[in-house]
Amino acid sequence: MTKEQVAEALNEIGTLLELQGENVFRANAYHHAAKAVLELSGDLRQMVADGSIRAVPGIGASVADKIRELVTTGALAYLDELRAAVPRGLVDILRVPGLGPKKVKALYDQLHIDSLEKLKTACTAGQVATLKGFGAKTQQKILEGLTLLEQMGQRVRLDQALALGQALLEQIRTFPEVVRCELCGSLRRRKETCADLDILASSSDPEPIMARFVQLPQVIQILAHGPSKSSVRTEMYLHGDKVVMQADLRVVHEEQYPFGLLHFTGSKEHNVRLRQRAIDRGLTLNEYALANAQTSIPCQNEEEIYAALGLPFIPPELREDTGEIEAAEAGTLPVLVTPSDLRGVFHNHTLYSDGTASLEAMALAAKNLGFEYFGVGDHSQSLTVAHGLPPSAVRKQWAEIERLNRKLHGIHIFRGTEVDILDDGTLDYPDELLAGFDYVVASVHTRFGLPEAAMTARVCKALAHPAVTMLGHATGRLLLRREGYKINLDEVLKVAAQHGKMIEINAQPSRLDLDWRYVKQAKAMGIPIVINPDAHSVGELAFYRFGVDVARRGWLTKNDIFNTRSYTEVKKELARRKRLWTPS
DNA sequence: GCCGTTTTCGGCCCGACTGTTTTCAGTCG
Repeated sequence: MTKEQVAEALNEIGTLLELQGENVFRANAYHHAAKAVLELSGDLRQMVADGSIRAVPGIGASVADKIRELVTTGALAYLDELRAAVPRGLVDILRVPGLGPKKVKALYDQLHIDSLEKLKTACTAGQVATLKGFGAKTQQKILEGLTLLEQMGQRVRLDQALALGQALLEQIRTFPEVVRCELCGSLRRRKETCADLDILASSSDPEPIMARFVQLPQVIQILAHGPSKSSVRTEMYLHGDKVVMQADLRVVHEEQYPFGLLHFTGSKEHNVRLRQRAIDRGLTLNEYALANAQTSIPCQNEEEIYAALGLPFIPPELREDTGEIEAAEAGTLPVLVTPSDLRGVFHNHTLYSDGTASLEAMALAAKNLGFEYFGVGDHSQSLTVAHGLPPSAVRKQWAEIERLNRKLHGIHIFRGTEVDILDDGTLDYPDELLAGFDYVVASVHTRFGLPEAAMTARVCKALAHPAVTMLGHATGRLLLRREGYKINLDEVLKVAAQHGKMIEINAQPSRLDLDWRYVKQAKAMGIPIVINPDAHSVGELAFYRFGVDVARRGWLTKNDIFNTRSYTEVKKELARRKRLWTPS
């Protein structure tokens, strides 16, 4: 069982306990443990075997036993009992906005509602409004929530959330009463997907802001409208996709703004740690102030709040309570990579395969972004759906690269390929052709359904091939659309480290693959990371910024990333790697 | 269920908004 599967099982226990009306702290302990498992850097099976799992904060004797049972048998008797005791449908009902565990339990206990269908029927019949603690408005809200649940998915990709969020932000900033205004929440932390938009503004006159906010053109429904906080449902069309998100706007006084910014940026877990830290110092921290019984400590910005808590500034991308507070205490926070640190990109497509722009146009666009080098990595021959290049086309492209490198100034084109990793782990070009590239990106595009062991062996075999420079999109996931293929990434990283191979952060916003959690792990193993836009058009070259977001969430500094190096350094390193390999 | 330089029991972050209530419980973030 993988970490993800174990974490899912623990989360399910937590949720089922809530639905049973158990003590919330007991239920939370399971959610907390699930998060701890998900963020383990070591091998779970090993940690269970040697007992070190017990030393992980949040995992006590009881949870450790359950993890052991899950890992060794693939099942958990306790979870099966809970599942038998709590109807499956209650978990679905919990997703309805406005319904929490208490209300779901009341609906089940009193009206035997155990499915979304039954809930809808009961609301329509007016039965729900008669329950104690419920009323006509609650019933109506549930009906609306049910409709919304059908209409929209739960989360939105970072790029789409950012576009919608910035559209709202720009309008709010024009309101005359607004002094400062920022996007907060998971968007500011640059999570790969966002559930909603958190916006914070400062003003001495919040009510007109609220009134204007709920009337913005993107607003399709008002969920709450108070004097200092409002929630609305917003929608926007982006490249043909309808994006629907809840947006929450909170207004605080100007002197409260830094505290609000910290609070609404989260994560919740990071905030809990900061609050605890404040308490340890005889202070209380909330969204308005840092204070003791007598007086509050004024802070102009987040830096000063952290300083008052004895910490250096922690960048939003790190605020997940995954060790950033300990690192801040120890003075070992990384100096995170920034977009301007990138000097070039390696994995891009042109008209030769499935791109929409010529090689020259792509190279010039890369130059315009300030890059010194542009690596072309068109598809290889077997990927016919993407017009993969047969060897003759590769040689033609090399000739054009030579011509362009003589013609263009300020940008160098590297000869690369995104070679397919075939079913058996061999590469889609013969060695003598591979030897002619400056570098090779190896990726899986077929047979996603292989069993985990076979897929892992396939990728590891390819990584061991001396021609391969870096692994492309490690799991093949498409965010909110397709799970990645089953693969043991711990093993893949181990083999990459062994053979000195690089791993790509594919910056396509629908991929963001390698996931930031594994980016952190790769860094710890000394594996060089490459940020690649996987651009299929001139405009998509800008995707590299989302890759930088992932890198930052994965604690990477400039030095951890290969394409922050200059053209000269990159050329030298690629040549060195080629000399290590003499094709047979 | 987890955790502990004043604790092995009694805490576990805290505030806004809503709806159903006459002072608060539930939900959400």
